[in-house]
Formats: sequence, C-alpha cells, structure tokens
Amino acid sequence: MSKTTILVVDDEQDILDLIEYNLRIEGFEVLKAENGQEGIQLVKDHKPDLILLDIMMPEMDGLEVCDRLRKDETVSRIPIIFLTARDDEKTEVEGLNLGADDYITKPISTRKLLSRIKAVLRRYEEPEEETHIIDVHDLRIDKDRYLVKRGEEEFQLPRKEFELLYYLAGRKGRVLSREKLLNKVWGDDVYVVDRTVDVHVRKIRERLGDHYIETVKGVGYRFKE
Amino acid sequence: MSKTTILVVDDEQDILDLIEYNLRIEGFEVLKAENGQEGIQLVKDHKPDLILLDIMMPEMDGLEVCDRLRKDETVSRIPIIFLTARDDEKTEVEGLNLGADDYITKPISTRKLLSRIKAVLRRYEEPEEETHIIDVHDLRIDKDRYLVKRGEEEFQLPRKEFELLYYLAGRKGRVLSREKLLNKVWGDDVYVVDRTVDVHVRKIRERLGDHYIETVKGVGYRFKE
DNA sequence: ACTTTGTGTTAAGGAATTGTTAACAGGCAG
DNA sequence: CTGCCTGTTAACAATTCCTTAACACAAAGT
Repeated sequence: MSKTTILVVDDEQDILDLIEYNLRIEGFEVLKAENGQEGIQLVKDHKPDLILLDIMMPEMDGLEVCDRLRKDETVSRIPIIFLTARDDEKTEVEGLNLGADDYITKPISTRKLLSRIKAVLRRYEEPEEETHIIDVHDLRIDKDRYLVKRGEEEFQLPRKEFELLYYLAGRKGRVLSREKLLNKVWGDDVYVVDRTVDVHVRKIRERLGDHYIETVKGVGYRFKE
Repeated sequence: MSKTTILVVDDEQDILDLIEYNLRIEGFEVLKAENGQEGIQLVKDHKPDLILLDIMMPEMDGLEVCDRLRKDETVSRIPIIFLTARDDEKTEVEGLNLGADDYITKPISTRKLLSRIKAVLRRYEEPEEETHIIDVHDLRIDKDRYLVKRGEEEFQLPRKEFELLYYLAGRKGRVLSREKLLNKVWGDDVYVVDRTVDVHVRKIRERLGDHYIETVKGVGYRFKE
C-alpha cells in the first residue's frame, strides 16, 4: 500500500516545514504549496488523500481555494482540514458551509494535528455508516432536518439537544459517561462543566418524555434499548 | 481503578501547592517538581498521565524540559500543558510549537485549569471499540451497558455491585481477598472497612441468587467456575 | 459445652450523584 | 433597541447508593 499523501497549503514557509517534518515522522507523504493557486494545481496533479488549508493567505484565501476544489468533481471528495488563526474564523467556516471536515486553530499542537488527521482519514476510509436517520422505538431522528418525529408529532430540538439525542440513540444500550458525551457531542476543545450534559438530558426528557434516556448512577446516560 | 496522575512542574512553591490542592479535590494523584531536572526525573520514574509545565524557570526552562521529554520515546506521548505568565510567552510557545497540547496563562483560574486538563485527557482517551462482555454460566455481564442478563431477565446493579461482580467474574475460580477486592474495585487509596465487601456480596446474591459467588472462609470470595 | 473466629444479615445515617430550576450572557430577529 | 432562544453555570432539592455498626449465626478449636 502506498503512503497516504497530505497536501499542506500555507503562505508561511516555517509552518509548512514544521508540519511537513511532523507528518513525515508519522509516515505520511507530504506536498507543500505556498499559495492557493499552487495548491489547486497540486491537488489536481496528485490527488492527495487529505488537504490542510490555511485560511488567511494573500491573493487567494483558503475559503476560495476550498470553494473551487469543491466545484471540481474529480477532487471534490478529498477531505479538507482548515487551519485558522482565530476562533472567529472558525465561525466563518461553519457559517459558509463549505464542507470542511474539520478545522484546527493555531497555535497548532502537533498531536492535535495528527489526531485530527487520523480521525478524518478514518472517517473517509469507512464506508460511512451514518444514515443520518435513526429509527428507535417510536421515534425517527432525522439529522438532515434536525427533526425528531413521533407519529404525526414533530419536535424541533435545539442543536445541542438534538446532537446529544442523536449520539445517544446511535449507540443505544451503551452507557456513555458525561466525559465521553462532552468529547463526542461538544468537541475536543470545548471547556464546559460536565453537569451541562444533565441539563440537556433534562430538556430532552421534558420534550419527549423520560422513557428514552436512562440514568446509570455514577456512570452516565444510556438510550434505552 | 487507579487514579489519574498529574505532574506539576513550577519553581514557585505556592503555585505548586495551590494546584496540588485543587487537583486532589478533583481526585487526581499529584506529583510536584520545583525545577526542570527534577521534573524530568519524575516523568521517567512515574509516567504521569499529564504534565503541567511552567515555562519560566531558572536553570532549565519549560521549553527545554518539553523538548527533552519529546525526544525520549518512552514518555514522548504524554500530553503537556504549558503554564505561561505572560502573553508573549504564549507567542513563543506558538512559534516553537513543541508539541504542547495547550497552554494556560497565569493567573490560573481553577475552573479553567480543570476543564483544560479534562479536555486534554479526553482527547487522549483511546477510541476503544472493544466490548467488555463476560459470559459465565447463564450470565452475561456487559460493562458497556452496565447490565447483567440471564435469559430474558435484565438486572441493573448499582455501580459498586456491578464492578465487584465484573471483577470477580473476570477472574472466576480465583479466590480474592477482601483487601485485594478493595484495592482493585474501590481503588488504591480509598479507606473503607473490609466488611463493606461482604455487604455488597450479600446484595449481589440477593439479586442474582447465591450460586455465583462462593465464600472461602478466612480467605475471601470466589466466582464459581 | 463454650469460646473464638469469621461471615451473614439488617437497618440507619451519611455521602455522593442526579434532578430541577433559575439566572445570565451571547446571538439573532424583528 | 428589545425580546426571544440557546447554551451554560450555579444552587438547592431529591434520590440513590455506600458504609458502618450491631447482632445473629455457623464452624472450628479448647
């Protein structure tokens, strides 16, 4: 099996070198581009397995690069991880809905970078088991519409509540600790108190009734089988 | 289950004590070092789960400590959080990008410290796809679900009872002393009277019947083979 | 038979965990 | 700007669980 190739696009040579160094240690093949134009060319020539894309670059910024790549059928499915300097750029990425697979805020921690890369690659290797629709008991949980249906009733849950429910329902029967839920639903680098989970569980119960999510004291929560 | 160990390296005794105090409240085991040299030694000796590392220290500063640790394969994967006194040090960390997992600027807010620590630890927690199910006799003891099944019957045991049963069942045939059980199920440094084990055994028997756990007088308990 | 030792059993606090509510900040729409 | 919605935290109430101590009982030793 040939090496996994990763393209890094950033206008700072230092960062390019640093990332290359670390990725090569992990056994990846690395391509580098110093601007968007060059990046797009390399993508088309080499079809890398993943792209690390800096947002803030002179001339053509990362968002535009992403946009153009997504419009080219032959490369549109290559996963992209954005590198953002500030949190508000992160917001921008989310807002634009460009199909980013992840984003990492600078300063870039080597291990964070590697774990994200591996996570994204894993996601793409596996034939995508997520149906986006989960049917459990009398509920239909539809991630495409962020809607929960029970018979004719429709429930519009707020985002976090929905995602929590979706995650739990997708692993029904398993007890998931608050830590795990925070990690998976809230994300790696969100700092919230674990009791926040409790409040969301309570709200879900308030809306749907409390016969879906069970508490396992001292351990966590579980979607009833 | 043994505690998570955190090493704190800082040249100020006050800060060391303050952090130790707060971490212990949260149930962490804490190691302290007043300088880089000592810190490195403690890392190698104890392999802590996480390192809090002050940047500005006399003799060997945090950056160098980090650098050295990263070069030692046996400890290079232990996550490090830097403590920085000023923002420009933060910049330095960004620039060097030594593989820090996070950094916290002083003065340290307890809450922020704890949430960062937990976030970093979460990140390192393995994907863990294996199931933890023990089948013995007519029982299925499922740690993912925290449930015990016998045919169609399901038993939801309280945490301690479940963990005790799980531990015993995982070593069926072996006689385990109360002391051993306390150490393994309750934890290394929990002070409880050993007769507490008896009470839990009694409760397990009450629920599942007394043909699973045998008493070996003067020695301990054993899960029947 | 009687003492000693070890375990079974029970119930009563107390400790630990979760449920619930309210308050607040930030974002967004009108 | 105002008001609503969401997400978060903190405080307190409610609940469950854990631990302890006391006594009963059984087996082994004297």
